[in-house]
Amino acid sequence: MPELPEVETIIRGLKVLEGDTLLHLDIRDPRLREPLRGLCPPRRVESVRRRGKYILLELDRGLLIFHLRMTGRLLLGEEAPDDARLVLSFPKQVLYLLDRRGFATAEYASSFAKELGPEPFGDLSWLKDALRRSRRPVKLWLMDQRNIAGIGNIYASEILFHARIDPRRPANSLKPGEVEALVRAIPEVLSQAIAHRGTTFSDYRDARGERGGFQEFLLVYRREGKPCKVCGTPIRRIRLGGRSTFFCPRCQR
DNA sequence: TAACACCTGTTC
DNA sequence: GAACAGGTGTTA
Repeated sequence: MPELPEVETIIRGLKVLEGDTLLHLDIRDPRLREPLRGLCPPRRVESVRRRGKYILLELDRGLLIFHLRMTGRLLLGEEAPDDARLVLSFPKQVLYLLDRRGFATAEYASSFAKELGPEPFGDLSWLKDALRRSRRPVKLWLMDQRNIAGIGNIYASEILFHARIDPRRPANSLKPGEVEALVRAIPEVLSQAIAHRGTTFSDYRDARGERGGFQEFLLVYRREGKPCKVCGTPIRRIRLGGRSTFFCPRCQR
């Protein structure tokens, strides 16, 4: 479910846990037992951070790493519901994991060691060389977390619309001006989405259970057949790497 | 690089 | 019944 803007919104809500002490662990989904082995409360939460689409709780010893995949939710509340897969108890609240599909992961590790590309903010001038090394369609390149971290199916389509680039174009075919447009579009689209607290279609909620608002501002994603908000041409949907991909055939070349 | 697997729920 | 869903890890 969540891409970078949703995960960022969640971790901002979870920062209230910094300095709090994890008192008890209730692992209700047996698949989470093995990856959480070795986590023995009490443990103090030193910081709550994000890396790509991962949520990190740095403890006084070790690291709790969550990935919500498609339908996971990480929520703060007074009491966990019966269908929670994992419940972390703190002195005055509980943090619990819900996931109707059950793809979400939680693990305890001594350090964060995933193969992730750089964060999509700051100086992105490295994109030029990186894109040159791949012939894959640029949309699939953007969604590959080893290239750049945090971009998923919604924002890949949105970013390419903003940059006016056809999602099927090979990454190494982009001209300098197009790479520049991409360098501008990536942080712009993601920052706007964070400002609106992410995109909610059905499952996504922040740490307090609130929906995001960026779905109102999407220009192509899930707008198949509707007029492009720039030129009026019907938005097209195609499949790329098995995923629905939306674009304006006139604005994006 | 593509298909499939992991799962359940919703929509056509 | 079939297709689809914010993701990613494994396999052919």
